[in-house]
Amino acid sequence: MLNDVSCAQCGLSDLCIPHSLTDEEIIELDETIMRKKPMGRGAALYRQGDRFSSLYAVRSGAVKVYSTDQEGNEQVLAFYLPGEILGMDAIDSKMHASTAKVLETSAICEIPYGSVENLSRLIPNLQVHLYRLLSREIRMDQILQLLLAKNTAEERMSAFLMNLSVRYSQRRLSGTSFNLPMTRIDVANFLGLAVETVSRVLSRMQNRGIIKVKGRDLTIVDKQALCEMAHLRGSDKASTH
Amino acid sequence: MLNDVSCAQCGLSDLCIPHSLTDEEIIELDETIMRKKPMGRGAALYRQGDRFSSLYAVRSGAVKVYSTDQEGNEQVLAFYLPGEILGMDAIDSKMHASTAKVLETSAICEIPYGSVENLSRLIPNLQVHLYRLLSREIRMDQILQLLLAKNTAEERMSAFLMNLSVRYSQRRLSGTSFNLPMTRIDVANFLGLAVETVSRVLSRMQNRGIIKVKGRDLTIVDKQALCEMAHLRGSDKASTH
DNA sequence: CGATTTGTTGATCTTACTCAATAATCGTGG
DNA sequence: CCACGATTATTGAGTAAGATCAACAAATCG
Repeated sequence: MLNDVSCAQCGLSDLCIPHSLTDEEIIELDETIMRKKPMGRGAALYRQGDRFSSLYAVRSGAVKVYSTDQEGNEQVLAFYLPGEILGMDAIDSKMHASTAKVLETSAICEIPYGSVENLSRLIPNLQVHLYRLLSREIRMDQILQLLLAKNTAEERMSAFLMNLSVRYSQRRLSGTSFNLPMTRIDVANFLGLAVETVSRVLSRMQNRGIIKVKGRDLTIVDKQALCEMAHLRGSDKASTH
Repeated sequence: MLNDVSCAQCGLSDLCIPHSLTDEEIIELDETIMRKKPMGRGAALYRQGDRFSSLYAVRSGAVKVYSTDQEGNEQVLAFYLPGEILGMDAIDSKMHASTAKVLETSAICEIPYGSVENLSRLIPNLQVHLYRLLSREIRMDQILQLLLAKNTAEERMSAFLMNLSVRYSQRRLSGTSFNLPMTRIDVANFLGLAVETVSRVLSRMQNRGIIKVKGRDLTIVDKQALCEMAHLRGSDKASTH
């Protein structure tokens, strides 16, 4: 395996499933990756309706993905954090059904999909790697679904925060103290809640000593309590049996 | 391309992306597919915690996928209809994070994943096919997410019915008149609503002449109205700008 | 520095959940 | 085939949670 430094400068080598490719394969892969300048807040990686050509790896910063319906209503579908890959939903249709915008100054790697597909024909390991990468995205979406199906605002909010925490931890960033890269509006939209509700729930959690929030800065004080809050939907489903 | 008859008897040949494999490739593929007897209501394709080994194609009938948390609460993640493939979420972790149960007598094809992976190394077309298949599942999950993020019960319910309608149509089944293979309990659980709310919303829709429901039998009378009901969340998001 | 976006808090009202009762359907065994 | 219990489905009444409306504070940006 390559050392951390060389791993850190490429997009694919840390693509979610480490230790499944050899050094040679990683180097070959890295050559196909187009590095990009840092992108500023509001810049678009791709827009709804664009022809699909590349996957994108978030090196630093954060990206929000949303789709817009006929009436112009936006619906946030996902947030992508450092180390995560986006764009895989468009491989089939070859068309982006959503828009990806940078939330804060971010370093983004563009990975031309054609090259990856070709390379994967030559490197069996990469092929397996990609199947797993796609599968992992399916699993991620399922977890977000579990989150959205929760009934109360508190459950959704706590599940959302736990989800962010876990994802930051997985990338060796702090899982207990981090910066929310998105606005309350985005959070509310994503969770299917009103902005005011998001604000209120966060305040309530802070008053109970579970978290500490100051604008976008968030610290998880009582992880245990937050965890319990997230799935313990009380006794409704359990008691009906 | 093979004719409809031979296509209809195998699991993979009609796997979502037709016309991307040659006849030879389809035949080679079919040989790896284990056919299964019809399975009865309540039978499990796999259970949460099982080691992953195969994908499953629904030939007829329907399957529900759900996960159970520590407290024993079930959360329905998806319903799979004829022509759809399930199990792809476990390729990465090699472990099923959910349980798949047959909702009504169904014909299911088991597709050993190892064989598919091996074959895809030999058949480049199949490789591309699989990438697209996985991508399509990601897209499907996104659409379900859009559905769950809707705020009102009516929006979720109508979006859900429209989703079923579209999926049945894609498989050349009637999109305007079909049988709901799942209980109201499952629908409610999936949509994050109370059972009573599901019942009430369906009754209300019927009274307005949008649909006709009699137990599990459902007919969409006014598709246009149902469509509008599904995303037109009124003026909240639009007017705030 | 002023303007705009974003965030918080309060009051009111609507929606959907809960509890409860009843009806219909399904499945099973006599 | 029908009777039985169990599950599933519908409808009503009361309540609680969250949306909406509104006012204001804080942060961001040009």
